[in-house]
Amino acid sequence: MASNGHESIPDIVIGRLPIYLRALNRLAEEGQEITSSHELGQRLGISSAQIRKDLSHFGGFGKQGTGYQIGYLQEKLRKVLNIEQEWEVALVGIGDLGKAIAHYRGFGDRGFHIACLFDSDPDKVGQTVGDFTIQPLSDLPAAIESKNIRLAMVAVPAPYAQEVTDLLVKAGIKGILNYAPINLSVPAGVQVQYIDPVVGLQRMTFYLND
Amino acid sequence: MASNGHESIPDIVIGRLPIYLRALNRLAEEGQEITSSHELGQRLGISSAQIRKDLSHFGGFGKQGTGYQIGYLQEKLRKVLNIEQEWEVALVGIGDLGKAIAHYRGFGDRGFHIACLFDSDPDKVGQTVGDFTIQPLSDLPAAIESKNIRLAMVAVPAPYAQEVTDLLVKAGIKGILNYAPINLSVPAGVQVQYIDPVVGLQRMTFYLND
DNA sequence: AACTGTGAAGTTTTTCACAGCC
DNA sequence: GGCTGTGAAAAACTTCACAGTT
Repeated sequence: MASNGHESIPDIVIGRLPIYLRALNRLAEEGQEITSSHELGQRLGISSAQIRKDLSHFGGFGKQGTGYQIGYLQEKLRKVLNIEQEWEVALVGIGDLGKAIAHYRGFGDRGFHIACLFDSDPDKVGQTVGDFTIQPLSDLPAAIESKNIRLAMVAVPAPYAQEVTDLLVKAGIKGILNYAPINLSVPAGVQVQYIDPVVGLQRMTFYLND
Repeated sequence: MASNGHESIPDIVIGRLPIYLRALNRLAEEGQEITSSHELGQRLGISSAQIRKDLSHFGGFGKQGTGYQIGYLQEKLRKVLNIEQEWEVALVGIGDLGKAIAHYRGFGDRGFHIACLFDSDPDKVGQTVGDFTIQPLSDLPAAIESKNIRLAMVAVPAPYAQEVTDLLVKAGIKGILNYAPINLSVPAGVQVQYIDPVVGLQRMTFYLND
């Protein structure tokens, strides 16, 4: 995907690490302290060999004969994924979806903090959602630069998503989580991830006969 | 993935079809009538050969020398994905997220219709959201059976997601779109797709140095 | 001239299977 | 006995490159 010293590690492996971490969080909550590639694989529907191979890219995190210390592995994966310190995230588009995102408590636990909110609607600007006040898009460049924010979520209607993206990129954003059902074009060095529930649904209906 | 007469088509191909369809919708909106694997690939960051190969699994949709008729290809992809007729979907969990999902207009255009809402909170039961009244979980089995619903979205807090899933599966649901940040276990023949924004963010931070 | 559809080649990803360790 | 880490083998996936069509 991007090129910054991680050349040799397949992106597909990186994509699985957050899944492993999520499962480990769960196991830890259940009070378990040790797990194995087999147990993890069983829970995730992934082969144990694949889990061992994936983890082996980053060093030996387990103990032969024993398995993996959950707390230790969580810590190591957080380090690999670069979420040891919390990341600040900008959110653009404070409609129903944006509000739900702003209220969602699941980000904080897992390395992310929504740091500022933007909307183009003058009626919304100045309103507060959670701890923050909605700012106009004209404040975006300055706010992102002054807080040194590198990640953003886009929750505007599809027709505006590309222009918002261009604005974010110009402001220095390096990663965009896009909720609009549209493919974004970004320059090299900027990453995009997509959240489109309909894609998930359509993928399932293929297998439903009738 | 599942086994029902589609044995030979790789799941990874199925996963790309909704992306192609989304891009075609966009092109159609822009008023374009014909496209090529090259143009589509350029927009999506996918090689033209891959697009042609993917589509070739289902027959020849294009014309040599010309490209693909957009309307025709949309129609064919909708047929392949089994979204020619609209699917009814149940939504469980009507918190902030569930409400945002219920209000989201992007489902209808693309083959899905939210047909009933459920929540376990007695204070929410009876409230209306959009066109529907929130029903208690005890109504779920009967409602799903009588309306012959096969798909559901789960938007409850993580600790309840597995039990809700079990209830849905028992009621005959065959595909679940899970918004809770937890891996669900389901019997063979039931599919699950995950929506977890944090996974997308964590995947990006890996590549951000610092 | 431009583009599709497709075998064949090339590359990546997954699984196997086992040595080494607890 | 049970488990990891890992080369080697197998499988899956992507790209190449071109014959065939408009």
